[in-house]
Amino acid sequence: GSVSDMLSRPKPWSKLTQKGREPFIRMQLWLNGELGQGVLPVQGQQQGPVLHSVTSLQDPLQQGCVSSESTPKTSASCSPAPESPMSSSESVKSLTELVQQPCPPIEASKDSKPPEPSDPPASDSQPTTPLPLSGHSALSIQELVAMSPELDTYGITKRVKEVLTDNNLGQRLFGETILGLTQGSVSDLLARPKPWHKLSLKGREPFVRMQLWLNDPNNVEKLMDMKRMEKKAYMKRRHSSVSDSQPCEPPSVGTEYSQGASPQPQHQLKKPRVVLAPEEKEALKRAYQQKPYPSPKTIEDLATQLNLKTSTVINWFHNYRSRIRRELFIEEIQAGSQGQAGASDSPSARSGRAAPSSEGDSCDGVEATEGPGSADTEEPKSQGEAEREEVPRPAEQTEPPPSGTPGPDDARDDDHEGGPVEGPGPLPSPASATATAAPAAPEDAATSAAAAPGEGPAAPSSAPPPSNSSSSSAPRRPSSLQSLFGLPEAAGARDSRDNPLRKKKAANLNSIIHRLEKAASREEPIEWEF
DNA sequence: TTGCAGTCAATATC
DNA sequence: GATATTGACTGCAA
Repeated sequence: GSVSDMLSRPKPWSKLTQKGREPFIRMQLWLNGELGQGVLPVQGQQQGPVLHSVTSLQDPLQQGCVSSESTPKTSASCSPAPESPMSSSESVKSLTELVQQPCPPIEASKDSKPPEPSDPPASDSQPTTPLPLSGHSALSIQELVAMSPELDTYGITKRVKEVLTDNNLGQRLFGETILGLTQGSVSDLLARPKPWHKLSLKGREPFVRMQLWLNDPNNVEKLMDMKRMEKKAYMKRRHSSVSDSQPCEPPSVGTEYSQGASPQPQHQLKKPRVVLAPEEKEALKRAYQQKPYPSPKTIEDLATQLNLKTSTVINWFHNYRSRIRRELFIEEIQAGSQGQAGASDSPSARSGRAAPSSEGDSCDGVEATEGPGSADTEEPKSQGEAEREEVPRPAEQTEPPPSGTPGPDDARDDDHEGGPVEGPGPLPSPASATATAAPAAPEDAATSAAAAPGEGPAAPSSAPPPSNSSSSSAPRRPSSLQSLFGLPEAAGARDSRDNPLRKKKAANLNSIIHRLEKAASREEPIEWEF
């Protein structure tokens, strides 16, 4: 009834009490999904008030929001460790209290969460909101995430790492207890945090939890307690298991925790993990350089040649693209923090900005880093693309519209790219392409690439980012391109990364490459405006 | 259907 | 034993 009333007869904001505003804020958040800046802004001038109103709702959160919204930059401030309490953190702080319980979750977790060896409710399975927040509500955490100001993900992870190492706390414990994630995920998050605005709501959750945890004065103690309890539980199980052939099966049952134990039984059902051989990876990387988005046929060919399942090849490409993208994020962040240190405290912010460009390139970014990166910018453009201003510039002219950014499409190989098959490097192709508009592109470069593996070292140079990137610069044409665009040679590349100019160049280069490839494959005459 | 984000979980490394 | 890497999976969006 209330909803109906509200929907049909909403009162103007100014007429609403704080409490009365709450539902609207919630609706707005719900509508925005990302809410963040979107929402509040809507209210425009009232922004302030609005937030406040919210604040009133749940002080904790609100505060956070307020600060955030009102002071977006705060996020920056929040930057990690640095100084004192971060504004954002502050905001969150309040929340923290709110969530604090959650933290205690540690304790709570016992009952409800996995942390406990003992067992956890099957509910855990729910990926969604793991432990902590159970109490107050998942809502809280989600709201928090939604309303959270931009957080400095890089800084947060940095601090978390420090705290964990300083106190000799493991990632597993921290992840399962505080974040509701597995060790591997935690490791990944801590090592390669994505910039805040590149994260989805869900992806932000762990960072908000980390921030809350950092703000909790008793965070370490709680975790320590948890650690002790775990140890005890482990000992108990151990003892009992000794006497009992079937150790923890029963007890551990529900919890993933039981991992150790339970696995056995299910093992048989599991298929063995595929481990790609170095040569296979090399081949895939080469193929990737040629075509970050291989066509089904190419994938098929690759799979056949490498004797892998097509799904494995597909997964490999997906994973590689996404991981390379992340690599770029961090590099950007790091570069930013160093080079442009002054810029802003919040790396994330910076990165965010920069990211686009980099990220954009779904292509081997890494490479990009080193080499001209084929990548940047073009990228699949998926979401953030739009924002990338950087890219455009130079390219822009060249590239009609971002639309031109057919991003992925271009990159895709549907057709063969004109890339010189034999030419190892991806870049090469472009180069050659330029030279010859219509390079003979036999069949799928990728395919050829795959075959290449064998070729030893030589080929590698072309290889992307991964390892030999540095070496690559040597023999390859890429170098020519690099010089062409003023890109530093491999070695120096890293440093240069900080330079925004470099990003632009890379972006431009990417777009050019794309177009070249496209042109090569289609033979479409194009007027190149470099 | 395809690509991506976020994760898990098996392995590899340290 | 802890942490890092990485193939695979799930869910979502375009």
